[in-house]
Amino acid sequence: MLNQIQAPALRPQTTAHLAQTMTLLSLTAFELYQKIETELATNPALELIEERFCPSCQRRLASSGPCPVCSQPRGLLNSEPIVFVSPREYFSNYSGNGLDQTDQGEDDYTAKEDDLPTYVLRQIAPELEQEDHLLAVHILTSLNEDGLLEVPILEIARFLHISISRVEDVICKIQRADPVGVGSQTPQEALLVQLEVLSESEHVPHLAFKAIEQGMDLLYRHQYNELARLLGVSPRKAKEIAQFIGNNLNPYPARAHWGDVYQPTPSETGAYFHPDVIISRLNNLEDSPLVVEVISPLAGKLRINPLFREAVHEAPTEKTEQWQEHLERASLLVKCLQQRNHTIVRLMQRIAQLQRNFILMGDSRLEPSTRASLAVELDVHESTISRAVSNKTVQLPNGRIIPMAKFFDRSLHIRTEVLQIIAHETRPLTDTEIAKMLKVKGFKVARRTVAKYRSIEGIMPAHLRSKSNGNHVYKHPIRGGTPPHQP
DNA sequence: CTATGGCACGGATT
DNA sequence: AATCCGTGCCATAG
Repeated sequence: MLNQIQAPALRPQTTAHLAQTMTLLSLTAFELYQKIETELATNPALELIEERFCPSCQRRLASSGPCPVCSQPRGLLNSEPIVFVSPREYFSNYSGNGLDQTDQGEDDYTAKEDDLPTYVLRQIAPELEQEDHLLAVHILTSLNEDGLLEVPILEIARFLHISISRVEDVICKIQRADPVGVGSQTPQEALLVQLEVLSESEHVPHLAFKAIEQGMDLLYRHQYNELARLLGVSPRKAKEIAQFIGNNLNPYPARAHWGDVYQPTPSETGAYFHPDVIISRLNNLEDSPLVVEVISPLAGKLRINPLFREAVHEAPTEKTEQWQEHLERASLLVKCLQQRNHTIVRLMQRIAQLQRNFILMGDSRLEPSTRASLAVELDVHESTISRAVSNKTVQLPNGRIIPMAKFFDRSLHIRTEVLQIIAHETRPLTDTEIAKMLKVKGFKVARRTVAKYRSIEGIMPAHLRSKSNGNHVYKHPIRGGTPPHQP
């Protein structure tokens, strides 16, 4: 009942196709972007063609015909989600999330024509000695896409035959320029710089420094209890500090989504601040359908260059084989790309149906479901679902970006229920009592498990909670990632 | 004695 | 096959 809109799943034809599809499926939109970029650069058979905008809503249109959003076409009869794939210019410039909401002007660096190096250089040029300009340029162009400096300072100094301290001086100036923290060598350093700069203008929790210096890994993993121990404060306080850091600092200075609570895992360098899928509402009506968009990182449509296809026939004999290969490679990529998007669309479409309440009304409404169950519904292998879900993020209609894996969090709704209960309690309830209350509400959970949930949410045990303040729990509009649940 | 956290085991999930 | 998660049992703190 869910596929009337979409064509049936395309099946991979060859093993190469299969392998390629699987790799692409597990890639983030951003990783995909990188892959396609290199592919475009090396394979003349591939071509990127321009696309047009919808004049009224500014969406990019994937094909000719009316805009699927504005001029509501078929498929809206029964409030089923409709689906279309729309490429957006996500990664083509540093301002990143070029989306409707959030970007309130100032912190998205306005001059989009400028790349990051130019932008920063412009700011610091006045305070630089003439002879340091070259050095600054060298540093700025060595930054990775997150705005971090991966090249050791020593190496730069050697390369330019200058002293380390001079390099450090310039880096220090760079770090204080607009995206504050750029040019740091690690996310940690970036955070420290940001915190320091921030502390000049407003009050910051003094323990934040220590938390960053010594508890980075704990921060990343949301292990507030451990963090609390390290800092010698209550888990609640620790969580507050972590929240402060998450809300005000950005470990990857060049990324757009400033102040998203969601912390990326440190190992990944992918763009966690960009969603891979966007779910939005068609309009503000109560029963408005959910629209699922798979982010295609390119601002156009990828296809095989027809001229190249023609040219192959007339290729010089020594080249024909190579050209032929290019052609095949290109068409494989395009096919697999379609396949990838198709799979994700089908997956998200189903999720959108299933989790409509969750998407619109928040954590407590999450329907527990597993990747495995979706796999049978969609008639694909479970590993396919796993690949499609892993490392990916979804932007909800309210603008929040959550990891896709959150849709499969088995205990989220119960945890939020626990939060609720504790928020409304008149006296500190013991775990056993909470467990009972949950049972009444239909959640059968062992007492021990309630304790676990508490610890995950960073809530103190009953005897350490005082009834007066209901502030143990503040409602996160949507909690950031589902952190690894560890005590 | 009660409420909790730690450890560890088994079943489910990935 | 590797991991994650809920739970039971036990030690400990209050």
